[in-house]
Amino acid sequence: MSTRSPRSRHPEAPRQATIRDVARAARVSVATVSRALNDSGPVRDDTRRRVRDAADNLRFTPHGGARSLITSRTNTLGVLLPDLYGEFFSEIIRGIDRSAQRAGYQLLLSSARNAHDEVHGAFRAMYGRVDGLVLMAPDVELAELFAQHRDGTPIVFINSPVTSEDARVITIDNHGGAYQMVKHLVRKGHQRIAIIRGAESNHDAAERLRGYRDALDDGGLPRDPRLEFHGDFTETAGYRAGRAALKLQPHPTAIFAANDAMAIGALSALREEGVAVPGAIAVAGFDDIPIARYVSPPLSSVHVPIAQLGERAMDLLLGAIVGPDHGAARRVVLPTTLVIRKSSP
Amino acid sequence: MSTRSPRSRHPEAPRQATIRDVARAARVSVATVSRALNDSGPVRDDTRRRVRDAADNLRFTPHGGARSLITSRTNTLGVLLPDLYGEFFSEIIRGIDRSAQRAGYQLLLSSARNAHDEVHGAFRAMYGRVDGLVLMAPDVELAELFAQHRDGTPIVFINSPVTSEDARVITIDNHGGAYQMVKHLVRKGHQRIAIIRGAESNHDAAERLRGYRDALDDGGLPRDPRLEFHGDFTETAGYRAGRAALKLQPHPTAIFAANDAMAIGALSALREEGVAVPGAIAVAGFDDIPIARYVSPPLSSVHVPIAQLGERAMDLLLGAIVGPDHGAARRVVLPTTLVIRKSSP
DNA sequence: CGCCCCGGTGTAACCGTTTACACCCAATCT
DNA sequence: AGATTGGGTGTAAACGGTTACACCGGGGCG
Repeated sequence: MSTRSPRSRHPEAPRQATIRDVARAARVSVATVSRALNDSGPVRDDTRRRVRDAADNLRFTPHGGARSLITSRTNTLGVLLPDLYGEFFSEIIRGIDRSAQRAGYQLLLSSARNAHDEVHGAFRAMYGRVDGLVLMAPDVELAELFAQHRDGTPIVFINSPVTSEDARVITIDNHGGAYQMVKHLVRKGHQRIAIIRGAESNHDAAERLRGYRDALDDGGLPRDPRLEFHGDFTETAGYRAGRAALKLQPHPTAIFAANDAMAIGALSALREEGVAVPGAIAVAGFDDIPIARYVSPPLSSVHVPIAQLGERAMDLLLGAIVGPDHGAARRVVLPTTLVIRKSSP
Repeated sequence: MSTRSPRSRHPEAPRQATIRDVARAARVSVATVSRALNDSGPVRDDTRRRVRDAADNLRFTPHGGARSLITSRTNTLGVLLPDLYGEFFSEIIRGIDRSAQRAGYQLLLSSARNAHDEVHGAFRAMYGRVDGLVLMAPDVELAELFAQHRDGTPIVFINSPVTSEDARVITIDNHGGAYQMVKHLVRKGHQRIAIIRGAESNHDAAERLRGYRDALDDGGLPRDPRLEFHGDFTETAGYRAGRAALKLQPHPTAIFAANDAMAIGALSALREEGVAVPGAIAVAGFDDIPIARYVSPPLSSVHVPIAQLGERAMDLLLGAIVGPDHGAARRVVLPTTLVIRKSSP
């Protein structure tokens, strides 16, 4: 019925040229073409020229999939993030890309909410297309799952609570940052300092809470469960917590939000109620996103080198890929710095 | 010297299981394994179970590269952007990802400044790893280059000046947005309206300039070359232009910046010189980035549905991939909306 | 009873590259 | 002169999947 050839429909179907087409055009074997184009073996100068010309004429582009099948190198790195939303993401990608680009790697990007299945699925889809993986999973269970997945592709965890000794993991100093900020508030004389927490299962959130509590302890202030408001890192949650804080009888004189988005939400709530910031209540956040300096009053925050986080993660990964990284550090903790602005002088 | 087998070094190297391993373990042929795992042919129920079990035990994950080599489908889409920096990028990726995720595609991300070679290189590296490509190249020459690259993988251009009839291209209404904003300023009684332009070679910038000029013409105002300041979309450029504008003898009463970053730069310059905004000079921007509402005074801007831009681009691309999209629109222009805030009431 | 049909399975070709190995031939060494 | 080198090239075997095709056996049909 129909001929075997794929060209049968149109007389001149513009099929992409393969290495065989180039070989035929240059009157050499495919092996020579490969050698000529990759400089991977001896080729006579005029042969090389003939091959190069033929390749150009035919607009030959080697098929990445085929190449990586045989070489088992893809020149691609996987990036798996919980979300692709907002400043944090954009900054971390920037860092990752900077480092990857320098090393000549491409990025295969995937977002998966912290659901087991989604992450697992994304991971399967990446297998065989990447040489390594940067995984950000602040949720507890996931990390454990991957820690034991040690067959093959190297993984670097960002901000994940992986306990396994030989896992490569990079984090920021959540505890230290929160501790410093709350300590600062204590020193300024605040007696009742509230916190707006992040999600329960989130590792970063847990560490920041711990920093808050330790700072209170060290400052000789009592812990008060009523001052620990729940949140989930969204502006809305911050807004709600802000209103709730105002309902407390002797209301807190300072609010430390576990991230900037919530701090900004809290600011809106306070403004709505006509509460002076920092006059009546001081407010501070965490992350130091770019908007922080623009809100009014400008928001004190804990600065996190987000882009650097991505960059260092990538460096760690690249190190693991090029060779066994025996000597190299497997755990990196990036320091945070305090940025005091008008919201909590 | 060394045995042929890759297992020779360690007695039990944890090599990733292949389909052949699964076949052996389940005592069937590779064909049956493939059929069982992909539901791509008749398989007896108990056979299917045996195969599934074996696959789970061996932690079998199909090799993406190998699969795509034969099926010539990768389930991956390429995204090539000039930059991975800031709000704009983060929003557009979000839109792209939303659409891609819905359709079950992954994203291969690359950034290439608008240099010929870089873009070309990135493109080559993507060939054979993607089913289609979203390309953002506001620089003129590049777009032409790719318009003629019609062999194979479908491409969607974002904000690119591609003239070719049958190219798929999606843009925002740069001209209309600028026109509306300047018209608004005219209606408010401004007689001397300055513009801070974007880079010469940038298509968006050119269109916005055209909108500005047309609005002046239609408003019966003269064009004045001295009111057209150069810029390159950076905050610094806006700052410089702001200072320059103040030096003009009868200084402009309104400044329209071709993007928000430059508008914010101009605001700093005016604040430094103690010029009241909008009292003495009104300021407006373009893009409506999230920060715009937070600066003081809050910045009027032309709102661009950035995430939607990415999403629609992806939809266009997906449409082209699943089948020949004869009926579908090849050119989409997304409307912009005016957002008037305190900086230019 | 011979035929066809069809569910279930295996064999082998194929996708587009890289590369180990064999081969040829001229130049150099002994 | 014969052996040895080594540069330049071709042949074919991988890589790990998918799938066309052949095959086999049993049930339904004329």
